[in-house]
Amino acid sequence: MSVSPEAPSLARFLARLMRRSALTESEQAAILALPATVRCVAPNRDFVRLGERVDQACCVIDGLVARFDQNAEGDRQITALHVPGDMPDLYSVVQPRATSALQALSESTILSVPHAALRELTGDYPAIAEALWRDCMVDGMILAQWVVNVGRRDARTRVAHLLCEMACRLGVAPAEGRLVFQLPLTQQHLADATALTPVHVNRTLKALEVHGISFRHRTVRIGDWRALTAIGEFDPAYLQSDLRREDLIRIAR
Amino acid sequence: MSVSPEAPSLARFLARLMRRSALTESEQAAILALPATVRCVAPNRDFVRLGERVDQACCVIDGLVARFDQNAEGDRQITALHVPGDMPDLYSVVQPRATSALQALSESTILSVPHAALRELTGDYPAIAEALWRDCMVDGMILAQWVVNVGRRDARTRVAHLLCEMACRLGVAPAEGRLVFQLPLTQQHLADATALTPVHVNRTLKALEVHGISFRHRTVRIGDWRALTAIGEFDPAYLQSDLRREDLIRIAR
DNA sequence: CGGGCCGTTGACACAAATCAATGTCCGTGG
DNA sequence: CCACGGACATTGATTTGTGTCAACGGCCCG
Repeated sequence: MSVSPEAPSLARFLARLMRRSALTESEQAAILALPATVRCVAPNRDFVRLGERVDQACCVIDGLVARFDQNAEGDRQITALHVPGDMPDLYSVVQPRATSALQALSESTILSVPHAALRELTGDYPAIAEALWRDCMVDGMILAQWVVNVGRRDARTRVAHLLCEMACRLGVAPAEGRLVFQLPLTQQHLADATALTPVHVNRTLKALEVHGISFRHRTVRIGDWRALTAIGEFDPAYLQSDLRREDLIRIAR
Repeated sequence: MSVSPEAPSLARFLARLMRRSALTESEQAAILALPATVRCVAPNRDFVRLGERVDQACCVIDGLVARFDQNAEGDRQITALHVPGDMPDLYSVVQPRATSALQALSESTILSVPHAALRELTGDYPAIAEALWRDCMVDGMILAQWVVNVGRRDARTRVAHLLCEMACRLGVAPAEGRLVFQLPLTQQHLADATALTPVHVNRTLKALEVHGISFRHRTVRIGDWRALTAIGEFDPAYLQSDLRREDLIRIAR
């Protein structure tokens, strides 16, 4: 029931792009001018279904969106979480057949942008094509870390790492000290994301409380950010959120 | 010590692109004309190191290349395996800072292509930029399945799934029946890829032998392909290897 | 007031990790 | 030609982290 502070627009998506790509004024304007329709999506219902052919990409304005996969027994696995400003299925512009389902975890607002408009842009502006491609690759790097998290870390480290990642991606991570922020997901969702059972997530959260970390009523409270990053073995480099000047490249032409 | 049947060239990479993207004659020619230098890489030594800034992308010609990540304790996790025709670090064209190390698993031949040349191409030919972007997204879909594999499947299913995936990506998977193929990796590598211990991989392979599946001396022998896909819960859809005509898109211009 | 979702807790089961030893193959150098 | 070392594979005994099952509690909302 949170109120979006700004009118729904692609401004936050553009801001996300600009952190990693150098775009000219006219390129920025072209992105902001993209046609888009606002939509509210209810939690826990696929708004993009597996195998479906989509003809528009969505941008999260408010709330939290997850990409769901599952094994043959139907055990769910979240393969990506998307915060406001992300485009969870940007990849569909070049690969319109959905290979994962998309679901909001809390009541969310999304903006739908037709592929046709995006494709027109990428044809006209190579630098925009590159920026979108790069944006997809950042999601890819996050996904690779997700494999490490699920494959090579124990429950406590795994949950701590996820909390760190979400704090950073939501832009609320401090340099050190205290932190309180909203994370609109349930312990069940946390289990789906970390490949644990809800029961064990519960016990793990209990174990983290000793270290001044709590998660209740969708609110994360961290007494000491440094302590959390230590427990979670967290190094934000893979998020590519502060690229050095020399890494800010753009293609010729 | 395998002998590459063809002279090192980007032909196999182009073939891979063409399975999923429609490229004109001139676009195809432009890709084949890319400058490239051949290199032999020794197994088990990083040829791209973590955090390094790279200025060329590589293409696997012969052998097997893996992307390695690790947790804080140094436990290794393979986040991607790359077969001949793949470009393991194509993403570096838009994101030149390596976030994972690259290593050959057996003596391998790779082709290095300067970013500058690739970027010139993507600037000149939007359809090539799109094809490369799409290619990266296929790797992304494989990676998402990797999360499901590691997170939500037991050891036997996990190993079987990986064998299925590799058979398909190597292009040797039959519709049914017997299959024998080379897979130049060790049980240790298999463990790094499936997030198991080498000891448990060994026991798991033993358990699979009952089902007519063996892996010895880098040779996989499968008595009944259907049986393996059943054990591995394998559905090749995510590999995007046979896109329907209507999904073969290319951007305007 | 009742039902459902979410969170919590305990007892127990089990898959996989760990530890440790041994075996096999192969290339190398004496 | 044989001894040696190293990489890889195999096996058994034991431990442990996480899953499973089941019950209960709190809270919101209709």
